[in-house]
Amino acid sequence: MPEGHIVHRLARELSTTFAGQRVGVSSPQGRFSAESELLDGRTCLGAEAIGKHLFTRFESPPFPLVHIHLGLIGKLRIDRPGTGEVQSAQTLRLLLRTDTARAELRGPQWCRLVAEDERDRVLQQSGPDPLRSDADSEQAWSKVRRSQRSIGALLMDQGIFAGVGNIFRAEVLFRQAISPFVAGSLLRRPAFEALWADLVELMGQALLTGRIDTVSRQHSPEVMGRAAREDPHGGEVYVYRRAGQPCLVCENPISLREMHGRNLYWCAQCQVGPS
DNA sequence: CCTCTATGGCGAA
DNA sequence: TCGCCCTAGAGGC
Repeated sequence: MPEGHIVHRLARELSTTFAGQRVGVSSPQGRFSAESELLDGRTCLGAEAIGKHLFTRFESPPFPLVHIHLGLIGKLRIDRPGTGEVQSAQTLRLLLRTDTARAELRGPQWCRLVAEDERDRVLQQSGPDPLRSDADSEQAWSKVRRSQRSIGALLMDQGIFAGVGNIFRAEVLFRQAISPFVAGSLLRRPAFEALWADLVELMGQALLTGRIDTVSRQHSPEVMGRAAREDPHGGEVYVYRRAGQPCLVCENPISLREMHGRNLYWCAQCQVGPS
């Protein structure tokens, strides 16, 4: 269940765990068996995240890369052998093993064995990723400023903002007091700059902690207390999945509407037109 | 047992 | 815009 920060954490963890090691590769489920055989016993060279795409590199020309996209429900768990509870092999798409570690992939949208050009294609087609040092926010701005689509839709477009998902979209728009329905072309440059800077901040923090916490520490103890209350997704947020509950800032009920098949949450009081 | 949902994205209409 | 793919956990009966 990943937004970009999870994928970046996985890339880092795969690298520290498997890089430089010979890795046993298999597909207990069978759906990645032929590919696994080509990789089994080869040396892992590390992993990289591009937005929500994960590439794990092996010393295995001409197809050195395992391209994983977790989609909505995929999970990749990395732990010590024997520590996790036993789960069904029926759903275990990919298993990486050394003597001291294992990685289990279940339910991915994609798991493919690819060549370098596929990684280059993904990098090319992705918008700037706030978690990558090579991100050029100008590329996002040049698309946003020319678009009639809403900023809520633009933030979910991986070709414009790579790695941003439904939670970061909702939260960054609340924090920037921008209505999700404002057209990109109506955003002023300073507002875009602030939006981008906030994405870098929020996603960077989430990369460090593994959670999405977006509630500013500047609020009163009373508000902080309400924010800290048990949240379904495990972080402290302003609007995500808080439909009908009072806004932490203005007390108005949080709104919910479906947008492109996804739930969009916002505060109609706090979030206004272009600034 | 069943149904619903979820931090995504594709391809057919 | 809709249906579909992938899986697990929650909740209803």
